[in-house]
Amino acid sequence: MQRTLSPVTYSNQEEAVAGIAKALSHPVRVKILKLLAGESCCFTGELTEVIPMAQSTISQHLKALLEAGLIQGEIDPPKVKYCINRENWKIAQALFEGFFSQGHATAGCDC
Amino acid sequence: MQRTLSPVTYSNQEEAVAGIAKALSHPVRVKILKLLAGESCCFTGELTEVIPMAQSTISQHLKALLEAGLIQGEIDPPKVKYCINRENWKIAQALFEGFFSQGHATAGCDC
DNA sequence: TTAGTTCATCGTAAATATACGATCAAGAAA
DNA sequence: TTTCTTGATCGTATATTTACGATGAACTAA
Repeated sequence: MQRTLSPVTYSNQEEAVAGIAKALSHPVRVKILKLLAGESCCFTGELTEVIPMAQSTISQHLKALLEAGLIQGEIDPPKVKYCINRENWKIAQALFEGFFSQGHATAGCDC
Repeated sequence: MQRTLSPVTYSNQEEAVAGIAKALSHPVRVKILKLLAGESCCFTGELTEVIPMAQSTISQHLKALLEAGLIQGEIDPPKVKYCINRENWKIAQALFEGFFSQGHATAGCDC
């Protein structure tokens, strides 16, 4: 994985899409987001009961979603409430909307 | 990474979103898709000239995009033309549209 | 204070992903 | 035929991801 060639540069859009996509690239994280987005908004460690995975593993996935900005947590001792970060969610939505709407290009394609 | 707990099950939507997201989770693949989606539709190995990466590496990324169904290739000896797979692109677009439109849930959230 | 609950973090093992050069296969051109 | 071009695949080194159990930190309840 050592890069010997000149480094590739990416646009902000490319980095942003890839970043959000990476957060969504594991089914359990998609599932968590679905749970949080659903009626059971502001879930907490009940995730551990719904998803048969070690608590530490779920915490790790939550961290990934946090760092991607897709969720936010609020400490409510001794628990922690997680929920969708609506603002960033909208941004991500618009980002992907823009990205996918690119793909309906024009003529020129004879594949 | 050994799973000792009972296996987690995922819905088709969860798997599908994660699968497409994984394909989009590397900026160079996003870049490639943008190039293919753009005016330079049906690009080929000119990718190697635009993106300073080893030819084998680019081929590897193309393979990932192929397997995700986002692009398709047509052999045009001695070259290969790649372009967006419009049908699957639409499907992916709808998939993410549906996924992201979930996140604007109702009340109940006091985060 | 002591014990219990909740969740993050640490340490670690195994699996995947990423990048490269080298090689191989298919076909075009000589 | 031989040679060249194009692009896939192989082999490999390193980095990252994923999963777990164990431990630690913060706070509540006895």
